[in-house]
Amino acid sequence: MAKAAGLSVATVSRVLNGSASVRAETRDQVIATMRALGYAPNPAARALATQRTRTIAAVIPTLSHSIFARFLNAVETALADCGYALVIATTNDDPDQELRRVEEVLDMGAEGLILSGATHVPELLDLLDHRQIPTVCTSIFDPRYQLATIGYDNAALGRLALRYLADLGHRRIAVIHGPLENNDRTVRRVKGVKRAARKDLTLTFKETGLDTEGGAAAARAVLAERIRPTAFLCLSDVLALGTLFETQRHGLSVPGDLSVMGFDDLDWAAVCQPPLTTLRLPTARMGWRTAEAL
Amino acid sequence: MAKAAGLSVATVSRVLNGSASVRAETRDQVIATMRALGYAPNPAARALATQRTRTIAAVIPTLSHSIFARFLNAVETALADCGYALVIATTNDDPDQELRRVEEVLDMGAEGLILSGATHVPELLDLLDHRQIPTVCTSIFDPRYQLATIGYDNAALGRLALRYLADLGHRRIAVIHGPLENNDRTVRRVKGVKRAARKDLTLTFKETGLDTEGGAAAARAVLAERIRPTAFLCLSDVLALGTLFETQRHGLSVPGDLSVMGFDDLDWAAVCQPPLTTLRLPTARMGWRTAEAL
DNA sequence: CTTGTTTTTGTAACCGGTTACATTGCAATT
DNA sequence: AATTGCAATGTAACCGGTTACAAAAACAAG
Repeated sequence: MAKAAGLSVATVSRVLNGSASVRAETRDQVIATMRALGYAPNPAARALATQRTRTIAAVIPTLSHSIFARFLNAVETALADCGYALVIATTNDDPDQELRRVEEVLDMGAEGLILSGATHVPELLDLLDHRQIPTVCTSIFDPRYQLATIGYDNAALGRLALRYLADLGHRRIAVIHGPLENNDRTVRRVKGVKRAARKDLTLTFKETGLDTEGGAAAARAVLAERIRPTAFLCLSDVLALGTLFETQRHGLSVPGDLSVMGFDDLDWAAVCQPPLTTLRLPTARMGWRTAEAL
Repeated sequence: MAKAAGLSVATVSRVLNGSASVRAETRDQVIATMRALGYAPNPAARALATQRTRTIAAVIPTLSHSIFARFLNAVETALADCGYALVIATTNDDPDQELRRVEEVLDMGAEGLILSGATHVPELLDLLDHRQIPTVCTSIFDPRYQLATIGYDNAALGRLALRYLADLGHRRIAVIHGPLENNDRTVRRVKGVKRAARKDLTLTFKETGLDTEGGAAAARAVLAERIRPTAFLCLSDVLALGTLFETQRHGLSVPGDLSVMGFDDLDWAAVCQPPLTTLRLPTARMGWRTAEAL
């Protein structure tokens, strides 16, 4: 307690909070003493008195995928500008783990919550509803969902991507995507693709691990079949990269023999050789809007 | 306050903390009432009373580089197992911003701190020393540094990489690396490479932006020169990927005409076509050890 | 030199838990 | 029946700030 400096707690508190009614002289003295003592106010006490923690929590599947990492990077930056701190918890796409993690971060004092997708256990929704925690679900956009959503319409993206390839004349297309279980982003993209399918299109769907290795494996499987597709539609850029490598390994030229289309806008898509068509996802803007919404 | 349930605050608190001396019957009643009321203990009050926040902060350059994202993913997982939460702040490799961010997270109640590298402003070191915050600096290893370090010896890695290429018979090597300013990881790698230089080796150093585009640009510049190197040593995998694409764009075969060597172990290195030699960095283990140390 | 205003500072009651210590209840012991 | 011991619960003092309100100081006007 810096009131060892001859002043009262109230005055110190006023200085700390920049209250106007403190004589400049007094303020200076408080600040000087604070510095001399290396005093730092106790955050817990302040949070208790003000009922604010200035903390937002993000509970996401993983930080290992750059789409989330880049998104949170933007969120963190935007949040920091508003004086909020960001705490992060990962779920590995497991709804039960998500519930536990949310309970943890809430018990830690998070005032707002960032989730991913729209697949959540009912207990979680009840909890958020009951505790009245401002929440936004990201990576999706669905105005009918009960929580606020900020992101893109994954189904529309899937439709768009398929149409694009179809318009280029492709008729046999292999769609490579990550695990569907508990991952509504992927589920919706696949659904969008299927909905855009026409009778004259032959689509093959390959589910695989969501990493470069997975993309390569899926491509290998597809290329081993008797009738090869003329295009790969990869529902994530890491898959596209793996597919691309695998295609080259087979001595096929891209986009001469085969086209590869990606998704997600990893930064290498722009300089990729051969050029990769990819749908860009506005991670930064999404981060900004998310922070703003909370 | 759940003592509306006929019990006293102390009893409720004991139930909350799993104290032994509570009759099972009483405990059940408390729990039932808690659930009925949807009561959740106030984290700030608890933190104030116990003087513990169970929060660790990581103040790192950025989340956008997967090396940090993957590292923190491991840290978060390890921390969660110990009941700690992870708050993240980014600095963009700016030491002054790092100081501010550290002050913020400390004022938020972080009990431990994870930094990156060994370039920190003196005020920061004073602050940590004065407040006695357990701190570990990651991505480097330097037993002589005043703070604990967990990571790899970047200089040794640089030396190792150059020797590897030299042993393969390469004599003209272009070294592509990210910005040196405020980034001691890169500085140390470059230093390690230079220290391993021999008279019979011709080294060219190219500093560029730390992304795929930067790698491509640097490679383009190198390839435009009259005398081309026989190998690229990229001090980061994102640079290696850009270099690889650019090399292919020039119609050069890798590793036939030119070798490309990477660094950092991004996940695509394993399936890359052509194969990319890369030094693997143990992010996961580093994360685990970091959490353990705190 | 009062008296009325306006600043500036101090006092004390919160915020909602934890925990040392006091108290109560009940069974076992004498 | 009175005493003792132990387990279960309650009481109240903290933790370290914020803030409404009271008190004191400073200043202006009469």
